[in-house]
Amino acid sequence: MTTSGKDNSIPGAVVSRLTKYLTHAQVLRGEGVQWVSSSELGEELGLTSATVRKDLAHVSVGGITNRGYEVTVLCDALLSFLGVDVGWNAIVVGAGNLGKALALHGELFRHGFAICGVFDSDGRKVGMRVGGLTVRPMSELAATIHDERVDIGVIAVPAAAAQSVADLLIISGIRGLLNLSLIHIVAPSNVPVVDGRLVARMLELGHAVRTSAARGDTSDYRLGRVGRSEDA
Amino acid sequence: MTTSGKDNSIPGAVVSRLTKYLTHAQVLRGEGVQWVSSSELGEELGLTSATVRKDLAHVSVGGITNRGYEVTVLCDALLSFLGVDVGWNAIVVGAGNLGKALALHGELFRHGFAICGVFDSDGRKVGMRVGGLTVRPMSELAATIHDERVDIGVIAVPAAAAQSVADLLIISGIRGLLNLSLIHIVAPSNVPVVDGRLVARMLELGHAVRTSAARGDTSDYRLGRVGRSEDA
DNA sequence: ACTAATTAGTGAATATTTTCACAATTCAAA
DNA sequence: TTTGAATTGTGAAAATATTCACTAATTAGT
Ligand SMILES: NC(=O)c1ccc[n+]([C@@H]2O[C@H](COP(=O)([O-])OP(=O)(O)OC[C@H]3O[C@@H](n4cnc5c(N)ncnc54)[C@H](O)[C@@H]3O)[C@@H](O)[C@H]2O)c1
Ligand SMILES: NC(=O)c1ccc[n+]([C@@H]2O[C@H](COP(=O)([O-])OP(=O)(O)OC[C@H]3O[C@@H](n4cnc5c(N)ncnc54)[C@H](O)[C@@H]3O)[C@@H](O)[C@H]2O)c1
Repeated sequence: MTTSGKDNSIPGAVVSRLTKYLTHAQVLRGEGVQWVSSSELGEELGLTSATVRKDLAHVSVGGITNRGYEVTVLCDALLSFLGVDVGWNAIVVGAGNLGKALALHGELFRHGFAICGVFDSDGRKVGMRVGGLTVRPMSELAATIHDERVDIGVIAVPAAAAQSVADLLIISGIRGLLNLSLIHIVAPSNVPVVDGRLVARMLELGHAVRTSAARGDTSDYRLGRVGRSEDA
Repeated sequence: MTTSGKDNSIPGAVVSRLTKYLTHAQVLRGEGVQWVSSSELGEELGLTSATVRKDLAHVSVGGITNRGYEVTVLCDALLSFLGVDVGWNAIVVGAGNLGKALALHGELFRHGFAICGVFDSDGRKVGMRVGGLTVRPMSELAATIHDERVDIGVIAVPAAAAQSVADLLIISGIRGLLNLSLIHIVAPSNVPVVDGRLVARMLELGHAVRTSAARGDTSDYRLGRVGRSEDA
């Protein structure tokens, strides 16, 4: 029982929303806001207050009746629940544009992911500097995962190479994969795979734009932080 | 009625899965496979065959009873349904590591998204080449959206600037936004916003790894393309 | 202290999504 | 042509997820 002792089988959709609460709570903390209620969180994020309360009930964060949730407590509880406080070691395979961008991305480190290696099969890329790291050859990958206790592998290679890179990471003992390639990766059930799905997201957006246009949506909109639909 | 005339109110989860069917069907087409059944698709993607059939019923693609779906027909129907055949004009705001990676990413173009501009507020970045494009100043953004009929804006600026960039894109007439920043963007209901959520995805992965370890998952796994759990 | 207002927490009610299960259909092969 | 195996498409059932609505608690103000 690291944190709550009852985090078993939480639906993925809830975990996904928890990350939204976290980032929003962090913004509020940055603004010096001390308390936030379930209805405020819900309105800001387009959810009902009941959903927010049910979701936060999974996390060990006690709201206070007439105030809501204390922002710093909420941040800490979510950070802890999501494992940010413990931290992960991650490596990136594929030192292309996206792989380099991720390796250099400070937000990841700030959310508990220490990128401790970048690997590439292309000899011309090996030796290149990426921030504080040097691109290493694939031959060193297995040993690194073992020696540096790497938890997570980021797959940033072309689709054609993605499954074989995944296989290599898996047999080397990786514990989870972020797949940035387009294709579906198959992995054993003890190695969770999460897809980046950036291109899929764009396709979803295209579809949303089209159906929005078909409906003839319009709205009087005041710029900036305005409530969603009901109420304000 | 652009394509089917009945694409109204399809759940986002279905659209999301349709993109998976598309990418997998494209792989199959590349391999020269001619037919695919709902059970094969489902097994490969970790879904039940009934879900696949129900999903594909939303798209105008007729399966054939004893064969399944014809791969090329399936690809075309999904491409058409998702608007790839019509195509979109997109711009990227923020010529940082991620913005440049996206602008250079061929898969996007191949999926109907023509990146027709990259913008940045930093004078030192303006004028830089990104592939075939030149980074332009923010002052040209509004006119570009109008003149080049830009549909989609990609927000690739730091979180602190994301909402104000979104506001600028919205008042300039953008039709949809891909938000790569961490924060939640508020927009009018006629401008759909889809989040990239790369950092959130990593957090979800961390959580999955932890709960997987807590469950003590193990599995005898044969590398490569192996069935999921039931059957093979 | 009392009162009015606010809000977390939660069981019950809805709504949505997924899965089951089977009739109808098609194909291949005998 | 007939038979048998395979597979779609789809109502109905089951499982999940969300929202409602109410209780109990807490605070601020008087
Ligand atoms: N660039 C983007 O914005 C973007 C967006 C969404 C998805 N993706 C996906 O992310 C992946 C990487 O994209 P990118 O733009 O960085 O591509 P890239 O071509 O710039 O980089 C790919 C890198 O992988 C390396 N590589 C190839 N095969 C390898 C192997 N077997 N082992 C190790 N390294 C190998 C190459 O040498 C290269 O450095 C691709 O699958 C792409 O579809 C990219
Ligand atoms: N790099 C990654 O892998 C990654 C992953 C996930 C999310 N993100 C997010 O994507 C966004 C961009 O990331 P990045 O790594 O490219 O950052 P970056 O710092 O490399 O680039 C940001 C760019 O935005 C420009 N910019 C800043 N304010 C602007 C404004 N008001 N108008 C126009 N341009 C402006 C800057 O000049 C800079 O060129 C960030 O919000 C980041 O959190 C990045």
